[in-house]
Amino acid sequence: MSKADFDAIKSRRRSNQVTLGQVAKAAGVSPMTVSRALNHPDKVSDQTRHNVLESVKRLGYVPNLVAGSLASSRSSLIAVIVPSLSNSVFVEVIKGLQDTLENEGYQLLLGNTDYDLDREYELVRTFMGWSCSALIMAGLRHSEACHTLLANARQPIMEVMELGASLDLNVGLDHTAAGRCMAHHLVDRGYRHIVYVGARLSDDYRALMRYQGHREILERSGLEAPLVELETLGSLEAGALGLARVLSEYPATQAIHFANDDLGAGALLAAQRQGLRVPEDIAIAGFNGLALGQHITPRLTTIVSPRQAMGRLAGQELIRRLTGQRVHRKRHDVGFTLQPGEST
Amino acid sequence: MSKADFDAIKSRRRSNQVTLGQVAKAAGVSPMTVSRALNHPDKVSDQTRHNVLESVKRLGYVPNLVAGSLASSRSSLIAVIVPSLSNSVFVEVIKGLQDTLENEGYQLLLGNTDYDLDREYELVRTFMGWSCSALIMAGLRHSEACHTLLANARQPIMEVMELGASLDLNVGLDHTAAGRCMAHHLVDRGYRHIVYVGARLSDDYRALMRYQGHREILERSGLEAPLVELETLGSLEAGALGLARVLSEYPATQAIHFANDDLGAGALLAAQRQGLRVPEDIAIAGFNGLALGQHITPRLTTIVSPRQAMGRLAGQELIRRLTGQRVHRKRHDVGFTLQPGEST
DNA sequence: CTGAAAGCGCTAACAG
DNA sequence: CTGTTAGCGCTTTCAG
Repeated sequence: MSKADFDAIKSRRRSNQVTLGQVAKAAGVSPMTVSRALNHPDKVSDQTRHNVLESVKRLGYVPNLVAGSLASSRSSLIAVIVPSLSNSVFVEVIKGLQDTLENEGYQLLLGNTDYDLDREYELVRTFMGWSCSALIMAGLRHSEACHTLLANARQPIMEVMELGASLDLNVGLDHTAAGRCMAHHLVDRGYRHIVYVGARLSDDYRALMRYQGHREILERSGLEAPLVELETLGSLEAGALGLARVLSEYPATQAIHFANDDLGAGALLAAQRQGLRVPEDIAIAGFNGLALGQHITPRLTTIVSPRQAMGRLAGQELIRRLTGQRVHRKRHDVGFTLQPGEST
Repeated sequence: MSKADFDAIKSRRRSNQVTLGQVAKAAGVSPMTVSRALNHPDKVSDQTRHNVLESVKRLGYVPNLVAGSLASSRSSLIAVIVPSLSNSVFVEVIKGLQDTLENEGYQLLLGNTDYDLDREYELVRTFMGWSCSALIMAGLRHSEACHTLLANARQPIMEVMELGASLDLNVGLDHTAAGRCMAHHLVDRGYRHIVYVGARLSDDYRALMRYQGHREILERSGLEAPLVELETLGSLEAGALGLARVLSEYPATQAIHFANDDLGAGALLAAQRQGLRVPEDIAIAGFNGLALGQHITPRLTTIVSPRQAMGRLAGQELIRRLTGQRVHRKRHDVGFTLQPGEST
């Protein structure tokens, strides 16, 4: 039995992974030098670095990031917490984040709250336990416990999607204004009987904010602002259902303002199947600016939100912060654009 | 200056986070007991557990998972590596995985290869450094270096999407058979001039496998099997482009077999905008069974792949393995279903 | 530019 | 059921 074998048995090591120490021995240097060669290549002589890298490759060494992270109390992990992956909006934001953060050497820890604030709290707690370099959350609304946790966190917190009183960094858009914008458009087009259709508005409070903006404008014009609330979050299916409910509950309706494009497009396609003319019989508008809406005929009137750009900007601002650069503003409004189609 | 303050200065601790030791002191027990109370509540007396939990809450203790992971050489991290988030197929698989794995207390580390095998290798290496409990990868095709790494990994490897010679666990479907199935359908419907349209087939080799199945059937029927390859992966936009290219390059075409539903739906909607009748002027088929295809008129003929179910099954099988249960089979065929619409 | 010592915060293993 | 001891594999710190 070799000494190495003996040591392996004597020690508590469960994994037979190659360690930094073994690389060091193979390269004839100290562990510290290997660490430097790998993490701060410029702080080591060319010759040494070459030897070390050679040994690393030969032994198939894979650095133990857990150990590194514990020792340095830093990690290349960034937590991303979203309420859902079913809504493509969040997926696109994640994509934007990934674009910027993966290139900078960070890994994304993904959490899904399913619109449950208690679940969100648990995720934040868990992710903080991983010493994440930053926490990215969709939305500004958190449970009390979660808020406390976040407020005392040492790492930067980025809240995306909407704008408002954020804990730290904030990239998003003004959903109330977006709601107002679309309502204005509909009123300007001459519609008087306008229904807003959303889903689970107590959960999806950004859609609720848009409704509030919508109602504000309608009431200012002396119009009613009826609301139809669905059970299922955005899907084509739900949109068809929303259309049916509006037609039966508010038969005089001329235009429907849907909380998002999935619902809007679903309603538009359903209307066509039923032989309804859009916008003559019923006008339809959505929110988000998904590709789908621009490929159907008539094109869906919508408000384009720069989702992926939002993710990218959030990622970039976080990088600035993490690399110690000056962060000019904590809050970034990415804006939105009304995109009129032929559906209104 | 209190003793605690003095210790804090003397020690190397950078974070002022509450530690398990402090909780132990507050609860009047040893650190080990706190650890047990938290991780194996049943191995501790009710009274002790109560005291400990009380102190945990009072001090706002957040367990350091990095330290725990290093000490136990296990982690509640599971790596998920996909080639893209733009393709909703992967998003749905991730959703299925999340459904099962988050409930079991695992966190997902998400990596995106962007269809680059070298990038995949880097991600696998990094994720192995985090001592992930398992690695989930989309696809069976890896670089040589990556294959070596995976083959020597101690944690379970789950390869999803397609079926074949897997490293370890495998959940997916037979894409060649799916290609054959759709080709059969088209030939049976009487089409003789059929074009297959895919995008970046050298990257998206599952689409390539479907093409191979498609070609096999067409050639067996004495038909040509022309291929049109696009630059951009599945999108409605690209589908419209695909249609245009087919019409100009193969004017006699009667039916188009698209590599996925995004392309198919995009082409279908574009055809309608151009006043082409579907399927009379041009028949269109897709793959995946996305909701969109079933909401447009005519409904898109497609093959439904159980994406979310695939993710869930993969998650469940992994859990079985991780909890030491007997894994009956390493390979699971989730199958597919031809869903004829009116577009063919 | 390189090395030695001293932990990071937690848990496995053993002992009581 | 609870405590003691000895690390996990790496990096910080400080000294050369």
